[in-house]
Amino acid sequence: MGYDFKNIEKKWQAHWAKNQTFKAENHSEKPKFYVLDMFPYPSGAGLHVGHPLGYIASDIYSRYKRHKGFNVLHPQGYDSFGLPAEQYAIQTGQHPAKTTQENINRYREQLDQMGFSFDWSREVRTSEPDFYKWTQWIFLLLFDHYYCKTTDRARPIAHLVERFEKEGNRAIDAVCDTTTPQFSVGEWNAFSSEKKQELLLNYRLAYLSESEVNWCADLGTVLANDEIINGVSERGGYPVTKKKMRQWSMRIGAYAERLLQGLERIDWPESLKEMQRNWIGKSIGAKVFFQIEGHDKKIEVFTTRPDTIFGVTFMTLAPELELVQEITHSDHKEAVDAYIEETQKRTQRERMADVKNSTGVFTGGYVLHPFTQERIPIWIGDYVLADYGTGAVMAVPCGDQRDYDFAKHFDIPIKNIFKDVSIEEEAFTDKGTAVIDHSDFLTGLSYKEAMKTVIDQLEKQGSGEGTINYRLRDAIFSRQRYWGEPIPIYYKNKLPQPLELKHLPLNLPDVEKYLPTPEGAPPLGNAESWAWDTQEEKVVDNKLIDNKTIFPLELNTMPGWAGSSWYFYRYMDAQNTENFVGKDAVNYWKEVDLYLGGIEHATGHLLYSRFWQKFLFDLNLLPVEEYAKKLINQGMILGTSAFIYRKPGTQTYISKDKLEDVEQFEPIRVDVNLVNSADELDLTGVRKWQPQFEKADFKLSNGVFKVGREVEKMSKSKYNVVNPDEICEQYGADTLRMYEMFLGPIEQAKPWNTAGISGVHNFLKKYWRLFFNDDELVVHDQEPSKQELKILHETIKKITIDIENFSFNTCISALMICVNELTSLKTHSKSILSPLTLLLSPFAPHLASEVWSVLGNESTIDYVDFPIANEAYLVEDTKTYPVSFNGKMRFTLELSLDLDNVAIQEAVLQDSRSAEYLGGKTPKKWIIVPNKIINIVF
RNA sequence: GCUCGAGUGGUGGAAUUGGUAGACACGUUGGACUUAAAAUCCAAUGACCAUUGCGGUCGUGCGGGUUCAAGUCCCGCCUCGAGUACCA
Repeated sequence: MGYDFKNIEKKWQAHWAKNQTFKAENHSEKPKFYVLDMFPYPSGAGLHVGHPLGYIASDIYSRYKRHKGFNVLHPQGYDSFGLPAEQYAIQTGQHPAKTTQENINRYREQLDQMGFSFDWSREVRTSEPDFYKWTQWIFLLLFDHYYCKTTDRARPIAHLVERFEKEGNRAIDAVCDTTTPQFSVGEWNAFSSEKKQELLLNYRLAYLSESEVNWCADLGTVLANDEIINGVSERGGYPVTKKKMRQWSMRIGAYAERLLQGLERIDWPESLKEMQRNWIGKSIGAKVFFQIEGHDKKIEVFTTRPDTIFGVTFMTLAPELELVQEITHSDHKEAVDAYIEETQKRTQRERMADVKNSTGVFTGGYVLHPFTQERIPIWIGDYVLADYGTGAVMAVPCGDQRDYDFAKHFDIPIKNIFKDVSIEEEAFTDKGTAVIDHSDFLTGLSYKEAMKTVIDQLEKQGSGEGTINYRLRDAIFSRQRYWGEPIPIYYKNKLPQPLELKHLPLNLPDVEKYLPTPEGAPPLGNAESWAWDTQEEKVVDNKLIDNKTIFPLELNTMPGWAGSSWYFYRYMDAQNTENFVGKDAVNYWKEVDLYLGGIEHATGHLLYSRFWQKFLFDLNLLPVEEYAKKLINQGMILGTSAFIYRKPGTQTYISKDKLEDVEQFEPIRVDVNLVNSADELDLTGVRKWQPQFEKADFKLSNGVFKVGREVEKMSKSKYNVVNPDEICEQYGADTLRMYEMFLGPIEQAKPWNTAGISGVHNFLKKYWRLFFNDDELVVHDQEPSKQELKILHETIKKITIDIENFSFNTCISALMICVNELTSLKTHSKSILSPLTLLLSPFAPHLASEVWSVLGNESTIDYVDFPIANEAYLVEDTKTYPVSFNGKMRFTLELSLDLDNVAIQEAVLQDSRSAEYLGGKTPKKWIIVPNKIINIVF
């Protein structure tokens, strides 16, 4: 019979479910520990072997922490709003809620069969009204707050209005749109209420504005910067163009500095922090104002090199700037307009593709140099981005390669302001060695000195100031989608009006069609009941809209990252109907102690959630400013795709090992499940799999057909998905869990490959045989030998250290060594096997639970204290000590100890090279003071 | 281009952070048990030379350096991976 994993696993999973073994309490004498997984999007393909990697790791740690006496919160839920369900709905007409529910059921089944210790009583789903009620509420809070730079925190918009009424906006240091006009108290009070509302949008943290957005026509929606990879949409790879639209945005830029500073305080992978730092992109420089000739306006530029200001020979504006129209001379208008039109047509990808070619036109306008009053021509060019800095640059061709290329291309003069440097071939960009020349009061200064001097001078004459700029852009928050959180806003005279908390949730309405309306409005435009009755305070039929008491509701929905930006707090108090999370619960759990998830969320979810955290912290709704103390990125498990090679234009396929020139053949993917571990294709299977192969001619080699292999991301469309189900069926969940951990370090990406799974499975069988010989229990109560105790305690020590370091692969090696040694010693002593079973418990919980109960323990293993290594058992008969000699060198000695007397019997110099250094002499006597040799006598 | 990370047997990967490189596992080879297979167990397994014995030489991407001692530290390259990309 042996190790019957099927029955064991079924039995314990049922036990845990029935007894709610892993239900966490919000009050406990024990110290708390919160282990969080990034919750999955329930896709139609089900879980593949890559998903559980992080879940297994977090589960091991959670179980370990329970054994260590912590009150562990380890919840799970679903990020259940999203694009695939909606696209499926468009194709089939099925309501996304239905397919989402089906997918969740399947996910749950798969998760359950792996024996995770989740507290399912706290499950959350972002698409449930009970949950998105609070997402909508947070949106309303963001709408109702602005960022005060003086106190460096978010404050109520009402407070801002109060100040406007007293002092206008000149002296108020608040984060706002760059286009915000200045107004006095009198002006403010004289504004109409509409005008006031319009102006306040410039300050709100969730705001509506006309802005350039990334429009993806194929998906029919706008995308955030992090949803675009290499100029095409992350999902589907469709082209993206710039388009002006009135959209909701989040003023994340207000938190740029705090998001940057906060990274110093959290234990997250350095590479991830670096990505966030780059994404935030802090640069220190100066604003400089250039007076436009014959105009009362000034052009404001941002530069990181104000020290090169005397090298300016032209100005370049982004073509999208409104100012361009004002400064363009009539005789250049035609060329300018043509150029603007052309750039707008180009997709982001096309623009990126020809970075090398400078394009642009002269506007006919000039600005005046702030120090020399020289006339400087104004150009426009699409190498200048409208949404970075001020959308205008002072071009210094001698000190910036792009300006240099532009100047060369259009034959604009280049002024050299660097001492002893040639700029014949390229610009000189090295700040470190630069000495400024031909620059009036800056001549002879280094970069550092010149920076300070010029900024002082600019500030003195009011034509500029030192400033800091961030690359981080405000995040577009509107999506033209159906399957997302409705934005709780209605429109009165085209101005957004918030609903109130008591009106939430604003439920997602039913629609006939999930596509945009014929007029191009988002899918919610298809809803019949989507108007707000301000008297009745409820959603009513669109037909009733009179714009007096009944108004249209917002048609856009929120992006995928809305719900995931705060879900981890909901787990603390998932049932709370009064609050997004109860005060007691949040004060008890405080923050996530360990967060596990993929690095792909570095500049998306993991940045947005930190932003919301800081905002909610400012409002005293949350106790900490960073929500995840420690974060680990598990590496992706990759698929190994299989290819067969077709002779072009035929139905003839050639076995891989007979191919002479792979280039001559078309590679075609086949399902990896039809290929065995020797890369041989199951021909009968493949003929049945797809009709195109039914009558195909397969040219074998030595009686078999070999496929080619390539490692890539695991995905349904690449036919390389391996489901955990079959592995569980064949080897059991414990084997799967241990094998995934045994593959290598968790942070590392690796291709899936079942070749070594038998090793782990054999280990579990071997473990079983320590307890059973056939079906007879062979465990006895005899005292263990010194040797057995030593093996056990070495293993305890190693496992404890390695679990704490998340080095689970080496834990498993240690367990294997231990079991091998105990097997060869024929150990069946209960006092060895009991603690050993505890060590195994986090990794193979089913098997550990089973043998634990077989040993006659009343309680289950889950909360039993983890064993502690006893140093007394670790004294070795030979021990290696590092020692110092002459206070300078280090070498190692091996000492033989008599265990009973703890006396040194013999010492052997271990390293021959060290012996050589000692003159080839063998020491006669070692003088030893507490484990350290301090003198050697020859 | 810039930023970060990684290169160790046939394979996945260890190496107490400067101290016997290759733990553990897969694979391969040989053996035991068996009518046979499966399962299990034992042995060998970095390369080369020697193998009648001991053993010896070379080995952590490449080239230098520091050190009694380098996979580990320093300098210069090469290759691969990830992120980002006209950021002024």
